[in-house]
Amino acid sequence: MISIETLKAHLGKTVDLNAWVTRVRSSGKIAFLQLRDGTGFIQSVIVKNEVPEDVFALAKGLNQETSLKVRGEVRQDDRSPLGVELGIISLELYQSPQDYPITPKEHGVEFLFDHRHLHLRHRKPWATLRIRDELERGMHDFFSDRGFIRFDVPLFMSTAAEDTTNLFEIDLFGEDKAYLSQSGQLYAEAGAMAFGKVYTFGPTFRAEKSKTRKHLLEFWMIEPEVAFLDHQGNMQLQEDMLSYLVKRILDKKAYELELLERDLTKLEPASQGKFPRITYDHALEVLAKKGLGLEWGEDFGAPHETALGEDYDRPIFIEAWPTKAKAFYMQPFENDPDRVKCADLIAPDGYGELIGGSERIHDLALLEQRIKEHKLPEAALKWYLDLRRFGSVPHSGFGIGIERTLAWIVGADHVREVIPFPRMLTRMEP
RNA sequence: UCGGUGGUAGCUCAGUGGCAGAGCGAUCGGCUGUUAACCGAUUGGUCGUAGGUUCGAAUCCUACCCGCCGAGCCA
Repeated sequence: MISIETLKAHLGKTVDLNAWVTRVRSSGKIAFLQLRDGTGFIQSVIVKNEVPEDVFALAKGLNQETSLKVRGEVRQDDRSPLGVELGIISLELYQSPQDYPITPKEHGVEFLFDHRHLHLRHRKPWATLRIRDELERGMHDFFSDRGFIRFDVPLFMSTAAEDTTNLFEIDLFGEDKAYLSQSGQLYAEAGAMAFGKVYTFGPTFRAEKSKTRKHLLEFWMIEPEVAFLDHQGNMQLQEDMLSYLVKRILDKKAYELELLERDLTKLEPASQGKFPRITYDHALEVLAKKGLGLEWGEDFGAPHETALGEDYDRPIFIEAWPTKAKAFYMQPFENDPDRVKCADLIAPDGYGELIGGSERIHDLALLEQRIKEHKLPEAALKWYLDLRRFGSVPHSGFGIGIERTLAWIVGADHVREVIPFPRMLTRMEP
């Protein structure tokens, strides 16, 4: 038994293949079976006078998504887009389906996501999720190669890490409440003080009633955290990581990107690194010239991010944000307490913020003051303050959203396309 | 939550006051190189739901339900 992925290596040989039929076209004496096996797609040919009559009759009548085992000869054929095709000798059915819902025809978004469990089999979701696997594997490799420890964090929380977003509330046997995690960062900081360099990898939850192409209720995030790393080093780490990932996907997932008809010239610059770095103050000036003026201290909206990104061919850092616009744990500049050592990484083409990162406050007194200013629950953060009490060091980290990053890489219309089963306001099934 | 837009055959849609339609799919037949194949036939309906106006409503009115797009918030 071989796979489509390795078919070319068996040129001229007779092979067995477990597969599904995606499409049948037949003439009176020749039929073409489009096959997929999970590793790829291939066309097979069956000719009436080369096989027993019943085999040909069976083949030309196969329905979409029939599961079968075929035996055939791998042969070169310039008329096939892949260069090789399979000349069928015999076939054996596992199951013959009726009325497969996803026909070779345009379908609407709602219909396709109602049938997401089946849609995954089709070319575009298949290619997208293969690239997702490569992206995640690349992240693990990147951090592992640099001496990071993967550090798993809890998903149940007693309170919010930041005071900004809404949390999903969990009923604890009617006696108490917990919340689903919106970030593992505070725990990652504990990890960094124990292991030096750590990263978290897992799902995270935001109870925002957001209905845009950049939002899911449940999404996946990687949050690296590094002891003794400063703001500049943090940005460099982010740039190294993202350019590595883009390069790796361009190298290893060319076929999938081609299926998705991704314009590779939109990705190649990012694989070279050298992400532009502009300050928040400078960004305000640029935005003002584009007719998108903001007051100093205001956060950017989607139109602002898109407008800033359009001047560059790769992601850009916006750094040194107003202290009052950002989270409580961010380290201010020594000579400018109104601005913090943080950066958002904005993707090109309106895909929005891929990464938010910062140097963290390591001074106990300042952190205590910020917790009071933000009216955060001090008791629940007592352990977090211990990290500053016992051997505190400058440290930095960031969080990168996998779906947004992948949506940008594959050129998806919406983040729901880049996760197997999206969870949104209007979708909990399948 | 706000603004916009939509809901008609399995799917994608047309029909805007007068017999419920097309393409695709499916089924059957034809065709030896097809790529969303092609040709012929057959099949196909709670017009989102409820109420109202009218001789007559998919079409006009009211309310509600469910999507989609955008905004805010964020990754």
